This record gives sequence, C-alpha cells and structure tokens, in this order.
Amino acid sequence: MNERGAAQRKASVRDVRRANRALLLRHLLFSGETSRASLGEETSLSPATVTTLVGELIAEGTVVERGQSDSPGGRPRTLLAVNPEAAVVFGADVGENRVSVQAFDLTMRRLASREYQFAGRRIAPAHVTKLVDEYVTSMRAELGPRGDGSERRVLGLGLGVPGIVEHPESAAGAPDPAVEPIVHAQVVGWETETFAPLARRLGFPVLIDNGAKTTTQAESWFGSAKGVEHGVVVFIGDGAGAGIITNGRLYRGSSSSAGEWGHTKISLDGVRCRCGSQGCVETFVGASAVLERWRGRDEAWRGRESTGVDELFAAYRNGEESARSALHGLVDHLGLALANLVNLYNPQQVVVAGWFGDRIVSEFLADLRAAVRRYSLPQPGAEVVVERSTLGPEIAALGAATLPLDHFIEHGWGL
Amino acid sequence: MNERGAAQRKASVRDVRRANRALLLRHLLFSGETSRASLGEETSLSPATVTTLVGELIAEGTVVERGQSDSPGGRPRTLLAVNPEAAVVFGADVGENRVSVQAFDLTMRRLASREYQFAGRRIAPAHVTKLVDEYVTSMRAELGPRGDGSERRVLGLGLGVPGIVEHPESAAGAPDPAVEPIVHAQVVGWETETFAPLARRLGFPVLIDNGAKTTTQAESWFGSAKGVEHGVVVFIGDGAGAGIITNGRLYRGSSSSAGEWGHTKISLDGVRCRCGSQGCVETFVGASAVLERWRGRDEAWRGRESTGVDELFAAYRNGEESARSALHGLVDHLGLALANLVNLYNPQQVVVAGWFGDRIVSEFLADLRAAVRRYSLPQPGAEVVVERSTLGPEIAALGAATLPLDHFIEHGWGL
DNA sequence: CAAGTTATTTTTTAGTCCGAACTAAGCACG
DNA sequence: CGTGCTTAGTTCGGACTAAAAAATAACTTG
Repeated sequence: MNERGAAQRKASVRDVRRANRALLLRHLLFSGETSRASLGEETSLSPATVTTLVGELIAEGTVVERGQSDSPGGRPRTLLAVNPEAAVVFGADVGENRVSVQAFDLTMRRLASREYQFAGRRIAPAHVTKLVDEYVTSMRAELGPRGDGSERRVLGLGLGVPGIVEHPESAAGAPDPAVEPIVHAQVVGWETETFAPLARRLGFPVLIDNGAKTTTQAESWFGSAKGVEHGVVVFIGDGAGAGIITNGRLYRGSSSSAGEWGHTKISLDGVRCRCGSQGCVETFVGASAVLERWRGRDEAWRGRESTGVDELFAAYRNGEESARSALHGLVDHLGLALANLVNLYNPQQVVVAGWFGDRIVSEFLADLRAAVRRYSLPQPGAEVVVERSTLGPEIAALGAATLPLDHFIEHGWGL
Repeated sequence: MNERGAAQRKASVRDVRRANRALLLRHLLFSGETSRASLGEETSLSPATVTTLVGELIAEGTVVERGQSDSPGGRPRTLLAVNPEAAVVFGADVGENRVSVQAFDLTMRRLASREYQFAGRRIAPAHVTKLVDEYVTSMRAELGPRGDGSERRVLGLGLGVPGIVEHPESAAGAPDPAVEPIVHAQVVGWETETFAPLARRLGFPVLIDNGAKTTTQAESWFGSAKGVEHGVVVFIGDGAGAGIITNGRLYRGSSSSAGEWGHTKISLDGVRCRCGSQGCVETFVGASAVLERWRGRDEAWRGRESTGVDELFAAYRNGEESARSALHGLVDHLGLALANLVNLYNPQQVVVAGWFGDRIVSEFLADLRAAVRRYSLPQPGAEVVVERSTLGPEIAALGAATLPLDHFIEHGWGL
C-alpha cells in the first residue's frame, strides 16, 4: 500500500517522442543555428530520428531552415533555427513596488514592455489582473500581425509573484496550467488569492510561480548559472530569498515554498524580523536591516533604501569606521549564511543577485568568497563558485515568461 | 554551446520497457502479494502489458506465482510476489566504532549478520576490505545453496561509510557500479580512499555511499518516511547529519556532499567544532557537545557518551536545574536548526533518528514540534510533520543494501 | 450444467527509434 | 567537363514498444 510509485508515472512510446522532441527543441533554442547533423551528434540521436522530428517541428512552424553553412568539401549543412515568429510569450512580474509586463518572441528576445509603479507595498490582485490584461492587449496591438499577415499565436503568460505559490496536486515538477494555483504574498498584502480571472480574460494559459524562483530559472537558462546542474541563486534587496536548482531543474519542495533562505536563522537572538521570528538571515543582510544597524532605528530610510545604501557606501569609501564595520559585518554574515547553503545543497555555483546583492558583490566579491570558504566545509567549499549575476532587474519578467516556454518545450502546443 | 541538455538523455523505446519493468517490480516489492489485475490498476498499465512484463519477470526467476486469491464470483486472481530466493543482497555499514555486514534476500528480509567493534574511531580501509570479504564469504557459506540446490545469485554489496563519497562523472542520479567512487571520511581517518580492491575480491558489484544517505533511503523505503516525496531525515548521535529526499529520491548535490546539516551555523560565535569552524549545529545538538555544556569540558565522557546521556536524563527527572536547562536549550536549538531545514526544503516530513536523537524525541517530541513550528515560517511550518524514526540502528546495513537493490529494480541483471 | 463474472492471454494495431542503403550537393583534380 | 571523393540528409525495413479489442480461462451462482 506504499505509494512511492505515485511519483513514477507509467511510460509509453509516446513519451519517448515527446522527450526527444523536447531535447532537440531545447538544443535548438539554446545553441542558436545548428544543422541536423550536429544536432544528431550533440543529442546522440540517430540522423534518421533527427530528420523526422525536425520535419515535424518545421511542419508546425516552430523551426525554420536558414540557408546553408560553409562546406569543407561535402554537401553543405542546412542551418536550422527556432522560428522567432512562431509565437509570442508574455512574462509579468509583481515586485514589491512595481508590476512589469513584457512580451517576447519564441527565442526570448524582448519585443515590448510596460511597467507600473506603485507605492506602499500594496496592490490588489484585481488591480494586477486589470493591469496585466490591459498591458497585454496594448502590446498585442503594438506588435500587430506577423510578417506574413497572419495572427500571432500566444504560448501563454508567466506570472511571478512575491510570495508562496501553492500548486495543488501537481506537487512534483513544473506547474501545470490545468490546476489553479493559490498565492500567498503577505509582502503585498495577499492572503489567499487566485488568478483564475486573469486567465479567463486573456484567453490563454497563465502560469504562476514565486518571483525568486522564476528569476532563478532565467538565471539558469540565460545568466551566470547557465548550464549548472546544482546551483543556488540568492536575491538580496530589502529582503532576502533564494532559488535552488537541483539536477538541472528548479526545486520547489512539497508545497513550492522551498528556498526561504532569508528566514533561516543564523543567530539565537537578535533583531526581530518581519516574519515574526528573530535571528533571520534577512535581518543581517537585507538592505533596510543593514541601514538600521548602521544608523539606528531611523525611519528616514523607509522607502528610500537605495539612496541610503549609496550613502553607506560613500561613507565607507571615506573611511568612516561605522560604515566599515557595518559592511564588514554584513559580508561576514552573508558569507556564513551562504556557507550554510553550500553545506546543505553542495552546489557547483552560487549566484548573488538583487539590487543590494549587486552592490555588495561589486565591492566585496573577494571578501565574500573568502568568508564563504571560511565557513563552509572544505570539500563543498572548495568546489563552489560564488558569482555575481549578470542579468539586471529587468529579467524578472523574462524569468516569468520562462514558465510557458518551458511548458511548450516539454509538451508542445497541446493543452 | 550551453550544456543544459547534458542532463537530459535521449530516450528510446527500450527505456520505456525498463521504466515500466521497474515500476511493476517496485510495486510488487512494496505491496507484497498482488495480482496482475490490481498491478495493472495501480500502475495504470494495460493488462496486456502487465502480462508480458510479469511473464518476463517470472521467466528470469525474479517473481513467482503464489496460488490464487479468493474470488468474488469470477476467475480468481493469481497472486504474484517477488521471489525472495531470487538473489542475495549484502549491506555493510562502517560506523564510528563498528562495522556491520548483513545479508538479505530479495525482499529485504535479513538472512544473516556479522559485526565487528573497534575503538578509537580508526580503522584502515584495507582492514574494512578484509573484514567485509571475510564476513561475506562466511555468510555465503552459512546460507548454503538455494532450496533447489542451485547456487545463490548475488545482486551486489552496498557500503555505507561515515564521510563524503564522490561519484565522478555520474554526477546525477544513483551511483553507478561502473565508476569507482572516492571516499573522504575524516571521522575514521580516511583521506582519499577507494574500494576497488573489495569489489575485485568479492567478484560482484560494490556500491558505496554516505551512511546517512543510505540510512535515509532505508527510512524512506521501509520506515517512518515511507512514501514521502519531500522529506528530511536527521541523524543525531555524537555528531549530526541529515539525508534529504526530494521528488521521492535521495538528493546528493553536485559532489554527493549535500545534507551536511550538522555543520551549518546557527550562531556567529560559539564553541569550536571538530570541523574547524564554530557555531555549528553539531556543537549544539550532538551528544558530546550537550554533555560538555552540562558538565563542562570533562574528558570523562569521551568514549562513553551513552552512559553520560543516561545520567543527564536521570538528573533531569530528578529535577536538577542544570540538566533541565541543558536539555531545554538543546530542544530549542534543535527546533531552530530543524526549522532552517523546513524553510529551505519545505519537506512534508522530518524524521529524527540516531541514538541520541531517539532519546531526545522520546522525551521531548511535543516540545520539539512546538519549537520547530515557532522558528519556521507559517506555511511550511504548518505542513511539516516531525516524526521519530521507527527503525533501530541495525538498519544502517539495510540502508546500504538498498543501493544494489535500487540498481537492480532500475536496471535488472544487466551490468 | 448453463449463465454470469472476473482474470489473463492472444492478436492486431499504431507508434517509436535505429541501421543500412540511398540520394543530394558540394569540392578537387585531371 | 567529368569522374571520383566527401559529407548531409532521407527512405525504408526491422526490432521493439504499449494498448485496444477479442478470445479464452477459471471460477461462482442459480
């Protein structure tokens, strides 16, 4: 009566084709132009199989031929590429003070974007629904029809939100557009929300996940963590969070709330955190917390943390002792908190992202690396590479758009 | 040029059969006697497929028919079961002061066992090789031939060791008998060892992994964590470690050293740990550490921690204040350290194991649960179940034996 | 002993990838 | 220009796969 097997689904011949189709499509998407021959070599699929699968992809319009490549004395290779025009994907990200919606082609080139700023860290889900719907409609109008005059197909919209997203039933693996997820995002004042209305209004699938997770996926597809099998991306802004890649895939945990690194404790007492507990990592490395430590509980920083941080770094360069000790303490604590991740997950790479994380790393990368190494076990500590993120904050929406894209790669147009 | 695809292997029709064979075999192994019909229902494979696959399993001797079940008015179901006689599996575990070697039949019933105690936490790998070889030979002699007089087939031997095991190349997934792993186990004085000689002497595959990991697998197959998709098993003895189950499988990280929970830091300063750092979880919840806190740095406990713990608990029951505060502090710290795991992995279940962990949980389970809940985020904290291990210390070898068994389920006799 | 019921097997079908032979499309060199 | 040489891609038959449908087996019940 053990239900271990519940995870393992039965396999059938159809799954084989789906898996191989996805394999090819993924290669094609990430390596740009390739030929059938090299595709076969890289995937170790037989030439015959490549021919049929690519034929299918071309027939459905996902892939196009792009002339020949140079030939070293034999028949020249015909180049293949994903057809950017094949579909549009939308990505939307709800942050702590802005909503950003962007449109991408199938190769994830940005086609259009819209942004909305809000204050007070509050925005109603209905408002988000309205905004996104509006922006998507206006961007579709802006884009117009395709080159050949036909209507643009839409893969779907990915939505990143600053909170926990529960995917009922489909516990394992990637989100499934069929089940309606539940969102808990206290940061912007959402208790238990659903975005079913948005999907109804848009008329195409909406996939939702935590923003840190979607951005992690973007980082692992296009950024510094490209191709990393086991990696961690930490986001440090006002708060702190992490996204985890295990076995090449985003790790979600049993109810998608894995990676709450910002609220792990590295001290038994200490400043109280907004989560209600104390000693959280966030209270040592988050921007507001650091500012508070530097200048005391001064409400002047509230809402303008960024300039506060500018001042802190300026003071540091001026040699002010208080700034020095605040920043050194920060780097030390951050190193320790990262070392905990290193010991637990044994990642090949740790990427530091987020606006404050960027600032820290651009100034103190060497110190941070030393601290991580000091606090982690020799073996995993020696192997891990601490890196800075190369993608800016505008990739949040791209990360979200990654969700429908992933679903398309894996399952095609069906569903 | 991105190597994401490296993880994804191409699929072929053969993989389908292998996967379905494994699916059936796993069901058969875990649910005991079943019929073809119910096997079909549970796996959602068609009756026809079940017939052919089961036919194959019967032909190779792995499965046997076991008479009929009662019939409610139609053709009675013929019961199927894994044939215990089909093969022998050996499991060996090297602990901090003993080597235990056991033999199991294919249904993981213990057939024979041997044990060797050593002192001083030192044993040479060559000595282990010699011991294991000796014990295996003697157990094979003890078991004699099978009921029908034929030679017993051996699946292999699983070896659990108290340290980090690197599996070169086969980074992802389960260990592969083809590549020779490298063992780092400072606890027993091993720097960089290999057990190739053992495999040569035995003449069948030897699979090696960290003992905490193998025991976690046993716990997830046969113990309290049965059927759990996302779970954590923590081992608390003299030291502290953890094994992590994600998506129903053991998580190893990029170089198999994931789960070093005992050396994550929950304090910025604090007692120095044997790993060289300070503030490690181990220095708050490990048996020696707790004793040291209670009675001061008194070398009298060295080597007899178990009786020391007895005295501590006795003192607690006598109402001694020092014991009370030591134990309450322990439970509090343990709760915090577990909450960190809960926030990071979002598991459905946390199982506390290890000899000292057992003692703690049998006395303070309610307090511990409260502490975990207090320190973890509301959502993952509400969902997680903190449980005690129901399997004793003798399952270490069973956990190790699980490695060849898993390999057999997944790949059959080949290789 | 006939009818009903359920379990299992057989047969057929639709689908998979792959190996080998084959065609396509260039270059090199006389 | 034509004849080989080389590499790219396609076609086709073979060896497998699971599953749907039909047939058979083995019971209970009236």
